[in-house]
Amino acid sequence: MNQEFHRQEGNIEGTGFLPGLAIDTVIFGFHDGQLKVLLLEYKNTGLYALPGGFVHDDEDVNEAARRVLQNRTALNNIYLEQFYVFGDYSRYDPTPLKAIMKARGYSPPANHWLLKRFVSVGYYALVDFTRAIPAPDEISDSCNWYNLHELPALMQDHQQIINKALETLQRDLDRKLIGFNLMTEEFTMGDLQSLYETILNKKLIRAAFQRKMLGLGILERVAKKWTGGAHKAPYLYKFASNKTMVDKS
Amino acid sequence: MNQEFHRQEGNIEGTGFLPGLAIDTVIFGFHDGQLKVLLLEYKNTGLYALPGGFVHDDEDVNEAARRVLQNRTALNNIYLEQFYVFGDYSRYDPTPLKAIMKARGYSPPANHWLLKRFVSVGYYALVDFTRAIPAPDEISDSCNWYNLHELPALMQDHQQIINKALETLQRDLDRKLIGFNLMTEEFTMGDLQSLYETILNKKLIRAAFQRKMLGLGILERVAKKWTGGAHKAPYLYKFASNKTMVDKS
DNA sequence: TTATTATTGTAACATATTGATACAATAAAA
DNA sequence: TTTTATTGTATCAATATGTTACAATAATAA
Repeated sequence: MNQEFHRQEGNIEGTGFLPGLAIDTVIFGFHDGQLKVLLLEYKNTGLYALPGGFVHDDEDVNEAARRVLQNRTALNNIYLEQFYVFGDYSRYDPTPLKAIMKARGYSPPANHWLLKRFVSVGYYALVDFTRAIPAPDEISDSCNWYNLHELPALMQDHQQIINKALETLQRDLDRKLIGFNLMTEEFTMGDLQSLYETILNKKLIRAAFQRKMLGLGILERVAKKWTGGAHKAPYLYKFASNKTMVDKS
Repeated sequence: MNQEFHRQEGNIEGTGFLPGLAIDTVIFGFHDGQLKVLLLEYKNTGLYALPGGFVHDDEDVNEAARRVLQNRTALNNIYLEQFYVFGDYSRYDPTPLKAIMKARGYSPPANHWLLKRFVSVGYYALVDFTRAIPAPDEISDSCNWYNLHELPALMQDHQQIINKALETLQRDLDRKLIGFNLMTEEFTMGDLQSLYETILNKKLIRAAFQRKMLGLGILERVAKKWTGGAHKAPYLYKFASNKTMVDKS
């Protein structure tokens, strides 16, 4: 929940936004056999946080999440799913936001709307690491990928949000065909298995995995991939029915 | 989202509550082979709605949901799960609430907090029909069970909320052992199968169902049930490990 | 008492799914 | 040409699920 700050800093009442409601998005990517998460780093504060934002008072909540996502990744048509509302009272802690504003040379009044209690709607997104172009917002130094298991200390309860997002992703993985959203356009069976193994955090049986994936009838063989290794070249596959890749909610 | 009205009607600013945030709970029961839902009927308006409420500004959102549930059913320790946030702008329609207040002889000012846009957190609960004691709130004529497939016209998007709750329940049904929360203390295998069939809206194979349920190792045979029918008496079962019945979130 | 009837509990077999092993095919390097 | 590692797939084993069948009852009727 950290966007449009610039314009909203002076907007003490939070006019034009739904009060007390934030959006936090866990944007997953996959690269080099590792799950990645997009994080923002705030200027002069050392604070890391999930990309997020607020909801315009004439905007759907899901629409706001899509806007945030699009602003951080420069991608549209992305798989995005709402997964949980974080609404514990214990989340309420204005210190980090105060620090962020202070670091920008702004001393907010105590009743500034951003310093009040917020409830946050959690979303997770699955993006093609190679196509996303991480872009910081006005109050951030950087927007970068971090290995899921090597994250810096995060603001507020953002680590918990990520944990819950991962749990949800694990549950959803074989129920829907969403894993493909994390792949590049073309990939080998090994790539795909590596993705599944990383998400589920367990080894899978190669033969059974391949049989199952091919049995789904959604993979199209594109070409062979000469890796330069001293062995048979694997096939490159493409996800056939891109209809089901994206879930516009 | 219709509770504590009495006290809040005069509270034009909504002091003490999180602004713009409501809770709606789909309370499922099961009786006579039918899924039931608890609905409130508002006084003098003909409006039906899901039990709901607002969140105190020093209260967890999940806690508020539990409070609402407890107030409507006089039960605690109930299976309750948050399942979706309804945040479309198109939900925004102050007419029903205005009608409810008018029916109570109160003409709210246009800027009354209850007439503003609300985002609603959806919860579903699974209760033992025979133990719940439906209780209306101050602004309702009645709080009663309705057959899921014979519901009256509902306020706002409450029908959609129920639809989504049912979808979630169907998905969660075999992933977790939550079906038992809808059963009475003791039940026959036929009862349980009927519950599953009703929720999933499809016939199940008797032999396979029984085998699977017994294979879970969580059913305890209690006694036999003499139904008075001209046939073998079925066993009564009890859910053994009541640890997993309740999910306190 | 003794059939008759409907329903339950479970065995038995068929089919489908997944786990485990094996092996031929094959790029590149030795 | 041989060696090496990896891929694609066949084969069989183990498990899970679908299907049929049937003995074991409670009540009822004869």
